Amino acid sequence: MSRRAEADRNDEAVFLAARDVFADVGADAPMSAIAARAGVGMGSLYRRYPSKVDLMRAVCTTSMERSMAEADRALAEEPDGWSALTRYMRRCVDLRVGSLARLAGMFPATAEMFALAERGQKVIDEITGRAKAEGTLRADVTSADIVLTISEMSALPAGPYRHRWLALVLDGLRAPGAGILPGPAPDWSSVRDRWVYQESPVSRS
Amino acid sequence: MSRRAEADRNDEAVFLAARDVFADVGADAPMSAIAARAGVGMGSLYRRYPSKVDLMRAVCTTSMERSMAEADRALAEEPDGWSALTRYMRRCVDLRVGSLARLAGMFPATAEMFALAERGQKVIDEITGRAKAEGTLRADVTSADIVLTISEMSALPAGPYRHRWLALVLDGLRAPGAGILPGPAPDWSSVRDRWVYQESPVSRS
DNA sequence: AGCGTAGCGGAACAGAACGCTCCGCTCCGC
DNA sequence: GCGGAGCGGAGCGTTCTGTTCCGCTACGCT
Repeated sequence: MSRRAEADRNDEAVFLAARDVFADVGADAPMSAIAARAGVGMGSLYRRYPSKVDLMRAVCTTSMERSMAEADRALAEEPDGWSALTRYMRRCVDLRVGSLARLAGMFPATAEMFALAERGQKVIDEITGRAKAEGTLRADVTSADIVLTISEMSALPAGPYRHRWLALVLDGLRAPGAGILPGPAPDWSSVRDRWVYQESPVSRS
Repeated sequence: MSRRAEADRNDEAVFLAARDVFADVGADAPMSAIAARAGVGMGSLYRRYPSKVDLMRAVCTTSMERSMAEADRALAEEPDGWSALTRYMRRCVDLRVGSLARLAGMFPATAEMFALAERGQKVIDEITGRAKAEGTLRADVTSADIVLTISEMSALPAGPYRHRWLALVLDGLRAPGAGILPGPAPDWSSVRDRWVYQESPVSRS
């Protein structure tokens, strides 16, 4: 394999490793664990991302972009809101967007990230709004519920159960006359507030 | 307040703090974070538990005992399997048994813990068996599904949404004709194997 | 009232862990 | 045959964390 091809393959391997390790162990995963998972040395890791924070940022923005692309595609290709929603959620679990939740608040977020998040919010609102209008998605959930659900589900350890569990939740999401959900409904601020700009990482207390 | 009363109150404060901090941040939460959360100095923490591993073990065994007591009570007091199951799950979320999942495999488990777990397995089997026999719990879930669900749910960060989310899952658990769940069903070994005895903590890679 | 001590908080220490740098090596492409 | 792009991983300095230790407080007994 050419040097260039190896580099390209390593680019993706590093991204996937970082995403999975962050999703599994959280923001304070050691860089060496990521390098090891990618099957790459520290040198190769640091040539791509000058610092750990850069890596985190890259994982977040790329994950956001990829999941948003899935949302757009689901909206464009699926015949109805429910199938768009389920397809989107399934893809997010595959994409391990739970890494976002594990990384939230652990490094200074950029303005670009907030802009990306805002666009994401719009498209998820669109999907859930459509499914609710159809009457296939229960009326007492919010789009923030959906985002929180996806986060948790894709933060689950790798294994055969993530999709099984998602299916369970989807059945709950569709349940028509099961009584209304208790407690206040989360709104977008519950999601966004995890990311408030900060000079230094939040303490772990 | 008498010295003795203060000590008693600190006992419980330390336990609750450790449970919540472990559930929130995971097994490598600093002891100082636990002391701070309990509103107690390091000295008071270490007088109660000679080492961090002792604390972890105590959190695990006490959580197991308390949750098992809830299971017994639900079984004894509730009129049917479904209400016993929902009550038990709700109480587990309150008890933050998700700390167990975050601690699993991070320290050598004792034989006592395995014995406790075995008893827990029996009573959960009993509850789910009853609910399934009634036809209120969907037939394609296993008791390991239930345990995994409880773990994840009570590992969610504190806040108003844990019970809301549990309600969502419960609706999915009850859904009658929603198609069968994808993938292999987890069994008890998926739960038990997290705890295999080991001389030193598992690496974080 | 005075004192012994149980219980407390937190500074300090030693060692482990981690981010990051650096360097010698490999092997593609000319 | 050679120049250098790209690689792996040992090592450095720092930060973090488990644990100890000590001086202090104030309850309760005499």
